[in-house]
Amino acid sequence: MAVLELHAAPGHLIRRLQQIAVALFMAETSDYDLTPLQYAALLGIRENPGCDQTSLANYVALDRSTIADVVARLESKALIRRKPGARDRRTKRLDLTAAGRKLVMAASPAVGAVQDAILAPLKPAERAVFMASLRRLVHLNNEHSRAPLRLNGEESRPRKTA
Amino acid sequence: MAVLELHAAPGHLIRRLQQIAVALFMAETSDYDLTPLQYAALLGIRENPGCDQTSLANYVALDRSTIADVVARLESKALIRRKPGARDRRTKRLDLTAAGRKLVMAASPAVGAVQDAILAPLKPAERAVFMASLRRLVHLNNEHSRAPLRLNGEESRPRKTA
DNA sequence: TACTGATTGTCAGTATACTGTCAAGTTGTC
DNA sequence: GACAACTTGACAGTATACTGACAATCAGTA
Repeated sequence: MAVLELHAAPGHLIRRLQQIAVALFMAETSDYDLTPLQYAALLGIRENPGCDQTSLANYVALDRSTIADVVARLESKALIRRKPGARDRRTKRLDLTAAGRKLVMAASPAVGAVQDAILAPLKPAERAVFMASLRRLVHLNNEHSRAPLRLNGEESRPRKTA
Repeated sequence: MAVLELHAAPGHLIRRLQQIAVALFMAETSDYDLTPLQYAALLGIRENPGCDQTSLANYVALDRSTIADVVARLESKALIRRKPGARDRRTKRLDLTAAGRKLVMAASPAVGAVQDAILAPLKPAERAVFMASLRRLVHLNNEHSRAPLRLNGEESRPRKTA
């Protein structure tokens, strides 16, 4: 012994649940040709119109490289627009197109159904407890991720203004 | 409204937790040059010496393509050996090398520490409840994954022996 | 034994998700 | 204004994770 039982390990079970959640998403939303991340990015842009890629990365909790890929796909599908920022010419400002806005609304019920489907095996009371623990684990472990959630003005590290 | 709040969505939080779990694993086990999946595959081979790739894929709950990649990396690191099956010449039988066995044992404490670290933000009682729900979600949603867990003799579909 | 159907591992293709590095641009300090 | 420190988006590289297709092989039946 002395070695971990794979099928009881938190890390393994979390990977499996993520795998299942993605499969449910893809099955339920097949009409819209969207991935979970693409939908999340659309939501992020919808909530923060005109934001730059780094802000979006922080909002959906991804690194800049990955968001660049996602954003490129969304742009090639004409769901978002990307234009260079006027104040800061390093940035690209992101906005939904009409098609993007329409797709977010259209896919919304299916995406909602996925969220319910994931938790369906639990009784309602268990669901609430599970979600509370899940939120707690994510929030309190936030900084351990290489792409932690950062909202609005939050700085990654205090700016070296000594 | 009518649209999902991203930061409260089960699917989003599960992705975040998986992201965090991987980051913790990589940080804690950096001495061993292993990924979570590579470690899982080593454990699977350790538990099922001489198994073929499809059995291993079922054991760790991955599709055959992904396991092929993982196994190729493990072989190139000389942690496992792959030899054509005698009875069934389509298969490749998998075994740990001495180095592989040694590495599993050596990394074991660190991997165990990761499992604890993931759940650290919860109180012990909450941990047990969370793990019970997690197991339940994974087991009852198993078939929704494209790579469901299958143990030993379990058939994907009843064999067409009509 | 020939045939049909299923399975095995591989391959190409797509989409995350990370690391590290880089040029271009911005900001704070002197 | 010059300079250093930093940020932004891009790129190359690696590792999951999936789909669908394929040749080789195997198993059951006629």
